[in-house]
Amino acid sequence: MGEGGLAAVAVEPLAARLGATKGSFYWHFANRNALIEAALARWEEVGTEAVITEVEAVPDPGERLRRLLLRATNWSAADPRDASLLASAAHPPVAAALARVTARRLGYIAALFTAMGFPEEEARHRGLLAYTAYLGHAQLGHAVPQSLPDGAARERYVDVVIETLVRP
Amino acid sequence: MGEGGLAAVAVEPLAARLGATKGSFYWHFANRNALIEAALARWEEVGTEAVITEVEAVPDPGERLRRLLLRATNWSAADPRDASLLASAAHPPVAAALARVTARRLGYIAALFTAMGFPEEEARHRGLLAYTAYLGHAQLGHAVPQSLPDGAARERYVDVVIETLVRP
DNA sequence: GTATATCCGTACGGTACCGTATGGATATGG
DNA sequence: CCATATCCATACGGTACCGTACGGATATAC
Repeated sequence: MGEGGLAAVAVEPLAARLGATKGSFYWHFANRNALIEAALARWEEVGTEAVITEVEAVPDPGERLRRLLLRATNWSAADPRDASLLASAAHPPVAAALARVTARRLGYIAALFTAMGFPEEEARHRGLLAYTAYLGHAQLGHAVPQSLPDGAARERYVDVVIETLVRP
Repeated sequence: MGEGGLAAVAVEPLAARLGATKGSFYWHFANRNALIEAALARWEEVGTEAVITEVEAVPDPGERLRRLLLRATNWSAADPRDASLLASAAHPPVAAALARVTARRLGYIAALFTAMGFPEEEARHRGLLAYTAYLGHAQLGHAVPQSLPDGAARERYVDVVIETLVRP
């Protein structure tokens, strides 16, 4: 799903890649859609809940936010799945998963900003700005990596972004 | 291309939609790839140069930036093509067009920030933040529209974003 | 040791698409 | 008026995929 988008989640190519056959696949899954839903469920888990759990280990909310933003701007670790799935929102199961994940992530980021003392709407707005910037960053990192700052410039960029977003 | 992504740029469905046949299509285009390249060329023109030309009519650089950001956060006018193409960067012609368009857009936005008095790297960083936020915003507007602020909240959000990005 | 459950492979039909071959229709030029 | 250019439709072969049918193999149960 991360490599070729939703269209690459295809029974025959995947079976061939695993050295198996379609006969085997259709024993484990009812059809292609069942595989997609399983992949979506897994994506919701490891791409959102696991990250939140990891970040929650940090005590200070400001530092938690900084961790998230660092992770977000580190495009080498950026998950191509996010971008792929956003482009596949035409599939109803994908749209449903996206709605859940987006609400969860935006809610969490907004909570971080409120924990840092921002009023509610301001927190939601800053969270949305941060999250949309992450999404765009992930896309550029995947599609046009040379457009993103590299090396020391990248670190300075991260500092600028963080400082811009958390400035009172 | 905007409706179903690159995969929807298919000869037979398009011919059927136009009330024509494949025979007619292959008279006008060498193959599917030629159609895709023509569509990409058109996208580069109307999605970038036309917008820049339009914004350039405004005299003040700060106001030009504001126009761009207003347009960017107005997701009802957001172009689904941008998101679709970013997700189709696996196709080399798409990647090439994306590289050109991204460089052009980022260069233009950075020039706006420098015209507003920011030093060069700062201008590029703020431009990148603005552009990634636009890309993410366009994606959310297309895939999870209910996650974006609406009505009066949207206008307040736009103000927050602009104010955040142009603050010295 | 045989019956049943589990797991997997081969073979088939069906669909959607790409690209080519070929001829028909309409216009254009001499 | 006929020859050529232009435009389009039908028909075909080829590929990649989905899903089903069915039989073979291996394990487990009794």
